[in-house]
Amino acid sequence: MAHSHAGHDHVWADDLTRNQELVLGALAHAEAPLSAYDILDKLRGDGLRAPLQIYRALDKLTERGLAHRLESLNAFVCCADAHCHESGSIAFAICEGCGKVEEFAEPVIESKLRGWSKTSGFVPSRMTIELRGLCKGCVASLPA
Amino acid sequence: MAHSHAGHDHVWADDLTRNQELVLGALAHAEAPLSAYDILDKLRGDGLRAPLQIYRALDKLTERGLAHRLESLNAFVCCADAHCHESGSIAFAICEGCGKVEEFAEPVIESKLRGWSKTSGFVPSRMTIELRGLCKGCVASLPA
DNA sequence: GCGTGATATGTTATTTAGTTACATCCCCTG
DNA sequence: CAGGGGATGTAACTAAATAACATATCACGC
Repeated sequence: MAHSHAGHDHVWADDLTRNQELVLGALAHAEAPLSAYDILDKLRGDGLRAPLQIYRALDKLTERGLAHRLESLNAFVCCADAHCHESGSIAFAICEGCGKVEEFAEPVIESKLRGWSKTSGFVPSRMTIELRGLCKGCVASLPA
Repeated sequence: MAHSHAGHDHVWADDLTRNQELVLGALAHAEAPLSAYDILDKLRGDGLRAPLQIYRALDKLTERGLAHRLESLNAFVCCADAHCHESGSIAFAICEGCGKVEEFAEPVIESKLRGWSKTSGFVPSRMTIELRGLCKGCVASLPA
């Protein structure tokens, strides 16, 4: 089962190294974001031992847009959208109830940010947009 | 109004505790964001010894909008805009050259994010918008 | 095949960031 | 003056990320 995936399929790049594949796999099977140490714990059985092994893989994966880092969580998710790297900036909605993350693109936001950058002479290299709150499901099941 | 200011002075709330004042002061005098441990180092002379003392003060300060946390940096800045807490969400442009941070508000962005939230049933409690890149000055002095 | 440079790996130790747990102190109010 | 809430102080700890160094792997030119 090297490549395909039940349900939602991912862009499995064919040239990932073993460690990168393991890390991406761990993220892909997780319901919620994982910290580097969470990933490490899941992969001890596969022979990974040190944080650095995870961080190195994560660096490559995020570079290529196959995974994303959630800054406000110090954690990582598998990219949910095959085309996200084409659409430039991505936003995340992080549920503080169930921990799940939704990834979405709002082109207008990106263009507004680029607009601000242009007028202030700032040259952006990376954009982070994260919402914290409660997802639909968690709001519904709130303590009445 | 009660706490107004000249020049680049701050909105000094009149009811800060000693530790909160020290921490806010440290941030206010810094050119760039400071980590909690940076702040601690600056305040050892004032009798502060433990990280927790800093974190507690920072919690209160960020709660009140007098300081902001930069998620992508694990660091803090003094709020630059007396009215930022009125305008809801704030965005930051972080220069990777000189380390300085610009704080700006883009109401359209906030409303777009609220729009997305509404349609997806997400109830946001906090929004993080951070740009990384190079400020005007640093771009200008780039290695030709 | 052989050298060589770029990239990926493995391992240990260390630094940086943030929290838990617990005791104390100060002030306000009844 | 009792008792509660908030701020403080201190030590020990967990979590996140990096430094430094040693090997291995692979592609490429010769």
